[in-house]
Amino acid sequence: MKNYNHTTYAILGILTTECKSGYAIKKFIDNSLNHFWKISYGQIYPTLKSLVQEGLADVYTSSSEGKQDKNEYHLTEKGIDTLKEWLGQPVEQLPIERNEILLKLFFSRFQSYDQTALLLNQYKQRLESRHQTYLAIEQSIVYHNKDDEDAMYWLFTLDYGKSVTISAIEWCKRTLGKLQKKED
Amino acid sequence: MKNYNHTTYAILGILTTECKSGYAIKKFIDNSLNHFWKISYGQIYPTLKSLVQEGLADVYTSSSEGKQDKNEYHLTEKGIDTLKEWLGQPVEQLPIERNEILLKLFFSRFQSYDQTALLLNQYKQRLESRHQTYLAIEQSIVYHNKDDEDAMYWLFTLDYGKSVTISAIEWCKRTLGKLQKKED
DNA sequence: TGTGGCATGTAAATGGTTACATGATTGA
DNA sequence: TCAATCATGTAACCATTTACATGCCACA
Repeated sequence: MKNYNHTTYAILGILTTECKSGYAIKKFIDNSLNHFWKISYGQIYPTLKSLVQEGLADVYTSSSEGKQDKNEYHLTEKGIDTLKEWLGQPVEQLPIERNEILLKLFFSRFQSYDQTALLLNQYKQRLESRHQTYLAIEQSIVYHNKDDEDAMYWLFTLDYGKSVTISAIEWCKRTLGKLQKKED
Repeated sequence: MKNYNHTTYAILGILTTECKSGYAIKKFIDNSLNHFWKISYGQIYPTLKSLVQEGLADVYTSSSEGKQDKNEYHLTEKGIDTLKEWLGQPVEQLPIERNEILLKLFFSRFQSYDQTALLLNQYKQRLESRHQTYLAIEQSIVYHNKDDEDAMYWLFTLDYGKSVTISAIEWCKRTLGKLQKKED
């Protein structure tokens, strides 16, 4: 079976939900996948086109006179099979996330302790606000999708985000403490 | 002051260590920055060239007759200033790490519990081996660079890697447990 | 004599973002 | 009537990887 890129699989997956248009897909990503995946329109529309070309989806265009075109994409059998096949494949390798704060910290002997502490504090604040966002999303999933088959898996990914974020916040605090000690 | 891309700053930073050639830079990245940054030769050599063009570094080429060229790059005053200036700037936004396992998990209702559990277990193993690698690097830093000014900051970034990895491993275990419960 | 590490580089392809362009619909 | 949101799309640009090309040197 042919291999596609990650963006293609992400969109195949989203098309299994009630989101069927490029615009809806973008919304869905921004609302639900935002903590571990993002895609721009510049990828979405071309990818949707290629899905149709590859026979992974059909498109239904509602072009009433005068009105704007709206495209609805629906997975074909082949599309579903392709998605399932990808889901079954093991994850090749751990992502090496490029982390700007770590890169800066790595070379921070060229900075004052104060400056470095400021950097870490700003970072910590962002992590905290991200954590708040996760909590809010979690509430909304629990509230709206109690019976949803998907909900369990969505909560799993959120749980990951929460745990890792908390762990990073703890690291910030710890590291700030060590810097403080050095300063004395 | 002009803005450069992250790769440029990473290389500026590495040029402050004893690594002065494209080859040495690549080694350094693979050994020390590997858990949060990686760069290929396809970026390194062109970037080094552009550093010289921009006046951020000087290049000294040892081209003895018959022998192969070896290039040594040294930061200029302007290069150091540019690096310091970047270090002082706050990190714009948290990285959204694209995480393939989370993407798969998100759509895992199309998979059997067994398949999903297998996926998570494989992932957990990779995390565990990564954690082992971190411990080994830590040992080697502590052993070789006890007095090094840089060592503290290097250990900070490693500590981040270790914490976040452990947190992810815990999440794997927890999530596997929840799946197990569902299966009963 | 051949293998692995040292050493430098480029071209093509891929992946992705940003900025732009266009226009309809909805509700205040 | 104005602003926000709905809706689709493209072109240029930027970043990055991969595959390729070359050749030295040390040492077994």
